Amino acid sequence: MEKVIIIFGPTGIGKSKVGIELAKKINGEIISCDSMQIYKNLDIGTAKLKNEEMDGIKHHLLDFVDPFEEFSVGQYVKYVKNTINEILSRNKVPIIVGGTGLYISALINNYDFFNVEKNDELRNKYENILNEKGKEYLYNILIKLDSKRAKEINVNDTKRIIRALEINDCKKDNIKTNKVGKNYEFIIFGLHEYREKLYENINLRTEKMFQEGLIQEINKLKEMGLNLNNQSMQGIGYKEVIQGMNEGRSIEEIKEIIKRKTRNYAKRQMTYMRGIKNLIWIEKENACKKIIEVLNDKHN
RNA sequence: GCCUCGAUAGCUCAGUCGGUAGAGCAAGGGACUGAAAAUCCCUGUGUCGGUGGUUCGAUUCCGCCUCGAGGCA
Repeated sequence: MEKVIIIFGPTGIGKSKVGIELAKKINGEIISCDSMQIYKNLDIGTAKLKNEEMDGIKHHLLDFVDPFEEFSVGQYVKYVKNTINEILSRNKVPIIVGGTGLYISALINNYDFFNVEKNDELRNKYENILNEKGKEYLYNILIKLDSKRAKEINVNDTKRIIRALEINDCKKDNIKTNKVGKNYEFIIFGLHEYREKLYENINLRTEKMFQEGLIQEINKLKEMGLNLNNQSMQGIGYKEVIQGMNEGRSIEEIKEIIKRKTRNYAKRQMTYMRGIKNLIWIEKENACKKIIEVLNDKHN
C-alpha cells in the first residue's frame, strides 16, 4: 500500500512549517486540509502561506474555490483522492497538512456520505418545519424515519437533524456510493504543544493579522459583494470583523473576540485529535526530526 | 460635606418577602458522515465588599466603615 502522511494539529501550532521541512527531506508535496484556505482572496484571515514561504514545495488544494461558492466535505474527499493519486504517480510522497478534522476523518475512514448532496429545497422545507413547529417536532420526524441516526444526534443539533432527514429522503433512489477502491496506508501525526504556549501563539498571530491588513482584506471582500451569508465569511476573523463593525465595536474589542474564538476552535481541534485512533503524537519541538524517526522505524 | 444607587462565580448580572444562591459568557471535558474556522452535549462552593447589631438563624433587615457610579453643594 502506498503511504500517505497526515500532519494534523490545532490552529496556530505551526503545521505548515513542519510540513514544508518534511516535504523537503522526503521528496514530498503538500496537500492542504483546511476548509477556509480553499477560498481565493481569503489570505490574511486564514493565515494562508505566501508563495515565497512555500520554499519551492508544491502545495495543493489551496486557493482554488471562489469565495461566493459553497464547498463541502464530499467535494474535498474527491479532490484529495485525485491529488493523492496524482502525486503518487509522480513518485512523490503526499503530505496532508491541516486542521479540519472532518475532512481528515472523511478521508481516512473512507466516508461516502451516501452520495447525497446538499439539497436546498429539502433543507428549506425542514427549516420551515423547524421554525413553525419547533425542534422537538423536527426531531420526532427523524425518529420515525431513522431512529438509529436520531439516537446519535441531540434534539438541539438541528443542523445535523436536517442533514439526516435530507439523507433519508434522497438515499433510497441513489444507493450507489462513491467509495474509491484504492486504499492507502495513512500515517497520521498529531502535533502537540502546551496549551499556554499555543494560546500565546494564537494571540500573537491574531495581532499579526491585523497588522498585515485584515480589515482592508475584509473591506475588499465586502466590496466584491460578500456578506455573512456566504460560507466563506463564516471563518473566524471574517465573521467577527463584519459583525463587530456592524455592532460598532472597537478594533480592540473585535481582536479579543477573535482571539477567544480561535482558542475555542483550537480546543475543539485537540478534542478531535484525541478521538483519532492510530494518531501518533509528536511534540512541536523538532517535530520534523521526530516524524522522520517514526517513519524510519516503520520502515525497518 | 450631603443625597441616591451599586458592591454576589474569572467577567456581565439575576435572586433570596430572613433558612448560606443561579443565568449568559469565559474555562475544562466530550461528540462529530456533504455549512465543520460550522453545530451540539456535559461540568457551577462562591469568606453573596468589611464590620457590629436584631434574630433560633443574615448574603437577604438595621447601623457604621471601605471602594465605585451619579447627583446636590
